[in-house]
Amino acid sequence: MTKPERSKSTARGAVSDKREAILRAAIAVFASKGYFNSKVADIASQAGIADGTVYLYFKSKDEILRSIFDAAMVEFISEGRRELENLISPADKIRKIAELHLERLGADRDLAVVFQVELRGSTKHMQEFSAAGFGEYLDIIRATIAEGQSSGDFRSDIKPIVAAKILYGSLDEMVTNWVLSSRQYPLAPMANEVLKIYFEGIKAR
Amino acid sequence: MTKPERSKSTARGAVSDKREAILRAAIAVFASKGYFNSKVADIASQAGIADGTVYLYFKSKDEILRSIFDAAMVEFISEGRRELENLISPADKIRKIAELHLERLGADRDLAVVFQVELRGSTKHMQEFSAAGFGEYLDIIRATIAEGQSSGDFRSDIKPIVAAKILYGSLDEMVTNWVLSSRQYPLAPMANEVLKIYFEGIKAR
Amino acid sequence: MTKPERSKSTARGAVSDKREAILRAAIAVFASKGYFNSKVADIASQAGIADGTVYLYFKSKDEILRSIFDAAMVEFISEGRRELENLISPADKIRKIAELHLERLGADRDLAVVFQVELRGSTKHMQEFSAAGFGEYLDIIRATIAEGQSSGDFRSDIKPIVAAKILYGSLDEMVTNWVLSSRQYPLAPMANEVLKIYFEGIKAR
Amino acid sequence: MTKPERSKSTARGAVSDKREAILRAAIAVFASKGYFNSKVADIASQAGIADGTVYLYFKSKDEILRSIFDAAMVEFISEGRRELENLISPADKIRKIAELHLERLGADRDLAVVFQVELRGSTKHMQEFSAAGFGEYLDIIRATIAEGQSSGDFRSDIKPIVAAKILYGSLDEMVTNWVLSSRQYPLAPMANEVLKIYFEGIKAR
DNA sequence: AATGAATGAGCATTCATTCAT
DNA sequence: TATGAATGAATGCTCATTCAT
Repeated sequence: MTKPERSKSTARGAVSDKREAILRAAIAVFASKGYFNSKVADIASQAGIADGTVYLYFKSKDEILRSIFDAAMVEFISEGRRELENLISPADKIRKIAELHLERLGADRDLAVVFQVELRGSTKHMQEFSAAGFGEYLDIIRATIAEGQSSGDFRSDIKPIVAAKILYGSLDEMVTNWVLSSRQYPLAPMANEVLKIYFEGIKAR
Repeated sequence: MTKPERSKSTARGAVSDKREAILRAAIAVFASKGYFNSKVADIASQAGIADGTVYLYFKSKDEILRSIFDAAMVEFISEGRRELENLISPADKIRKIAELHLERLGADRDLAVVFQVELRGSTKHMQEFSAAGFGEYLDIIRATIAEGQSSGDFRSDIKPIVAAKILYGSLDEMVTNWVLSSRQYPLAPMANEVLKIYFEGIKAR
Repeated sequence: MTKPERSKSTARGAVSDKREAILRAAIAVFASKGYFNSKVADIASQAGIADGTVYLYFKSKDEILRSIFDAAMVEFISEGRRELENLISPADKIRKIAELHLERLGADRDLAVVFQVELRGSTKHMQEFSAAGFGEYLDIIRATIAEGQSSGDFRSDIKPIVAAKILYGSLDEMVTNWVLSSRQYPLAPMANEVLKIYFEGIKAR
Repeated sequence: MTKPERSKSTARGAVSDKREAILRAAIAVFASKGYFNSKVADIASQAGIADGTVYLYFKSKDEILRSIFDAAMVEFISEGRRELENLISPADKIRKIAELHLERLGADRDLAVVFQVELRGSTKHMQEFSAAGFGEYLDIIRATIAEGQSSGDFRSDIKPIVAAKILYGSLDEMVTNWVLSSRQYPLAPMANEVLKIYFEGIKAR
């Protein structure tokens, strides 16, 4: 609140802001044309800066893509952990995960497009790509399922990792369909549709 | 067995063979480096032909990719329909669909890689891409679910299209994990794992 | 003289011709603007071909420069050895070396410019540059001086390598002056001017 | 010692110092990577200042190179004239010139590298480059030779300018070899080696 | 004077596609 | 049909220079 603080935060904010602006611009551009069809000049222009400026904040075009994934993954997971902290029941946790997944991506269509369209190619072909985030995410689901098995809420005759992949795959497919669809509809409500089936599939009887 | 006949059949066979060879080569090359990182020259070289020859069979690089998808989709669906013809019970049909899906892709890893990695980008960004095949595939599942609801085998309180997407998404995730995994394991057995959960999720009680 | 022969030589000639044309074009362009100020597009345009064609014959811009040096060095040295073969007296050999040096470069001004202007930078800063040719050239002179000392024609109280460098440096300076001069004068006659002094400097008394 | 005085002298000294620092930094950087491979940012960093500061002292990158040549030439020549003043005999003068030439460059390897490697290119291709200094230097040698001819010390049957170029070329070659050599040896003693031959070449008999 | 973030012109290289043979 | 040499448009990235602070 003092002058120095504001000044400092402004200065830092400036750097951060421009980096952020480039990432936002890149998400928009990648979403609309795909990573390989996007030119660095498109990103710069969308961000309202000169081409060369991009390289003051990122070492290369693919570092931009990587940064998009990394930043989103980190926030995605940390927000997820935070939200799950207060929940006790494994079923509630699973519900929360599904809701967060679709709310988050449903709230940022461009980011969703980039994730659904580019992530696999990057994971498979991009050198040194940190798929770590994704593995961590899947593991949170797996652990929650295992927890539900221990507590007697979920069936014990299924492999937690398989159940986790099924949930993830189901949610992912909702997102993909939403992303590829020309119709505009809210994504978040699909969580309940998925869970209505999923819970029956995994609950103990 | 006359000369003209042989010549004709040879000629046709040759055309078909070379076209096929190019597609096989492209699948291998795309699988190993990704569509955008693959050069037409790589494909030609892998197919054992000259660069220019590729253009006698395909109009452009992306037509090759399109052809890979189309050909696989057509065969996939026609084989699916043929196999489903003899089955009565909706549950048996669903099981057959799941098994075929994983058997087919599990039997051709390169093709699976190309599908999992490139399909979304093509659907989203490739001009005039015929996602028709995919829609048809999903619709077969949807119709089968609806059939099961009518017959009283499956729950009536779920939307068939949602249930269809969940099955597709689950299978798709199994394939993606298999494709991205460095470990080598058989994909087909995952069908049963998925169905063990899925059937509980959709069956009428 | 037969058809195949002509055809073959034509085919080979074509490749060789284009490579040669690129080298000639590059020599002209480098001579007029310097290596670093020359664009590959300039070379292509000067050679009457498309930009990309350059890369069918050379891997990079600096490989072109290297090739210019290598080709000239090889021919320079092999011609030198051939001409020296028939000469007995060390003094005659030295004279022939000086004459060839200036005749050769005096006959191809662009090549001379490139050599005088770019060679040192390349030797010093270009990775993996084969200065071998130059060392070999200097060694031929050194050996001839040593020979003259053995025969009693040249002074024994001087180091052959120093005498060799002095001759080379003197000739090199004549070329440099000629190359940088705006006046047009024949270079070859300078050989005699140099030798008039040089021989007095090294002859035995 | 008053404040204003100190401040003024400091200010002037500072200006001069910083300009000097930039030149020293540039010499080091150019010597190690060559003019065209050096970035202005490298020079600034080597000088311990910001990139932009370079432009407060020099109008452009090539003005820096020009300044290096000019400053060195001016000092080289003025020191040469000063040293020659007290000498009478043309032979002594020639000896002094040769000694100074090699001592000077031998004492500053980086400067020598820049001179040997970049000077020709600059003379040939750099717009408005003042080769004046070099011409003046050569003329001093020429005049001294002519003087020696008048005095009867040197042969009259040779052109002074040729004899001058031979001396210059010989010394230049010693420097070039020293600069390109990976071995470390003192350069100055080569003066005597050169003169041992050169004097015999030009002296009157 | 000093800074260093921003600029944007410039360029080597790649590669899908064509076409003469 | 088949070839593969030739094309030339396209683009990621660099870096000398500027200028607001």
